[in-house]
Amino acid sequence: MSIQHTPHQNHLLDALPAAEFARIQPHLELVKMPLGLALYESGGQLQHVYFPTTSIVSLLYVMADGASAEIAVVGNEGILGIALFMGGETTPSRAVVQSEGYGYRLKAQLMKDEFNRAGPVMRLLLRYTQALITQMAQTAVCNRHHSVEKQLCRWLLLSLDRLPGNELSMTQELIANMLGVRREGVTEAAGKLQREGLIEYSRGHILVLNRPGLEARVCECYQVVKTEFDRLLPSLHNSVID
Amino acid sequence: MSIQHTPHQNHLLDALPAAEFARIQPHLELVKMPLGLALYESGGQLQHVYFPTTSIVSLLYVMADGASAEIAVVGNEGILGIALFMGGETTPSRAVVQSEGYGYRLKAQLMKDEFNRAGPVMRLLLRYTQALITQMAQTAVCNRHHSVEKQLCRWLLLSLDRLPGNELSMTQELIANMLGVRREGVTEAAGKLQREGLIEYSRGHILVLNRPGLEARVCECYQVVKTEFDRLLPSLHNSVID
DNA sequence: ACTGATATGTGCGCTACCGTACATACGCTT
DNA sequence: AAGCGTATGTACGGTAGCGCACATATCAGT
Repeated sequence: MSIQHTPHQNHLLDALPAAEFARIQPHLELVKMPLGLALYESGGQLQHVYFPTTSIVSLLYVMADGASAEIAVVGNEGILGIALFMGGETTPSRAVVQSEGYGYRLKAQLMKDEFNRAGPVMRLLLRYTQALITQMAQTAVCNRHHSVEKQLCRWLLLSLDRLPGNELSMTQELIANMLGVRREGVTEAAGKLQREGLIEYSRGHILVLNRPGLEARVCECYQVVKTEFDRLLPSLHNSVID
Repeated sequence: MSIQHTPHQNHLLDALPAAEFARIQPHLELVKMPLGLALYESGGQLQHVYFPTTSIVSLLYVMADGASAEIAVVGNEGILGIALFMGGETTPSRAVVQSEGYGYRLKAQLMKDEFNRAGPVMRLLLRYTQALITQMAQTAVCNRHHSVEKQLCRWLLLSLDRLPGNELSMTQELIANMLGVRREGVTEAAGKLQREGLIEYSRGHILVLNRPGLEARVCECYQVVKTEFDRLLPSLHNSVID
């Protein structure tokens, strides 16, 4: 049983008017996105933009001493490589595949050309960028004020929203990297959630058993981000026939 | 001796081509920006965009329990109200005047019309927005990993870069609000910097005595942000004849 | 079944920061 | 010069998260 792939699995692509989609579609290239792949490195030139369908990608800042933190997460609702059309060509962040799967990519020049038509594609991408900005800002605040446990809940829910099903493949070590905390801190927080029956995990597989329970325990940051995505990109809401 | 005001004191306005500037200039309105004024509130409709000249404005997220954190700072290098042209009309952040002074404002609709010409104005604003994104992301990382003292240094330097002279008016209480830490934490860090002769302060006035000393002590976050602003907005560099 | 690699669990001392309470110092007003 | 409001200094116990060390558990391959 092979899984069917279509660009419509990405909500941004799916939200494009027919004419724009028809123009872009021939140039979309399906790519496998294995765990750990860096779609781009800090400061590197962007060759493509990526539209994840079944994968999740983290935007990470890595510091000189190796410490890192995730500033945003991008899945089937978004696009990677916004620096391309924002005019900067590159950015100081890294984009790393956090949950493997597939996505479509588009050559940098084609993306720029489409954007420069200053039509629906541009408007959609800018709205998405604003939603991404909100996510980054809320992450900054969450980093400052909230406990590891709350942040773990936020991270789980944000990831879950971007994947089908209620399972995700991710070791605690990797989650710790994303959150910028110790692995042991994640173990402790995850253990607590498991003891309370909200999640179940073993060796890199996390199953969410009680999503409302997680939502009851997460900080407000999750809801702020979700609400803002829904507000800015309402068209992405009902397109879930994958 | 009255101070002369001109829109060219704002680097974005100054960087506009003559034709664009001529079109916008008649609609610019000089406004005083007193300490504590909220240019816009979380979720509120934006009536104007603001171009600070001698003031500094903080983008703040305030949470349900009152805790807050600054996610970016905007001065004479930038603009407030990017949500307007990004398509969202509003944003979940607050913009609060942190250092009083002046700025110019432009009616929301005029700003949108200019942006929608999809010319130099748009390109400049998008580049600025990308620089702002970098600042927000780096703030998130800094919040996660760096000590209050390092963050204070970063904050002082970023503010100083946006003001003439080497002095700023700001109580430790307010700085604590920006950084999202206790006032006592700021007192301690500032006291240490003062004992080492890097700064001098009393009752809301901070004088930077040894800027290289601060730069030697700040975390990398400051330089990353500054470098990215310089890279994305090089034209703003030499326009310092106020 | 054995081995090695990887993932998770646990304990311990340490530090930065928090919350709180209160003391001191400065500047403005009268 | 006195008085008041605001800004800053200091102290103290409490705690979340860190760095480290090491124990245990699970999976993959031979």
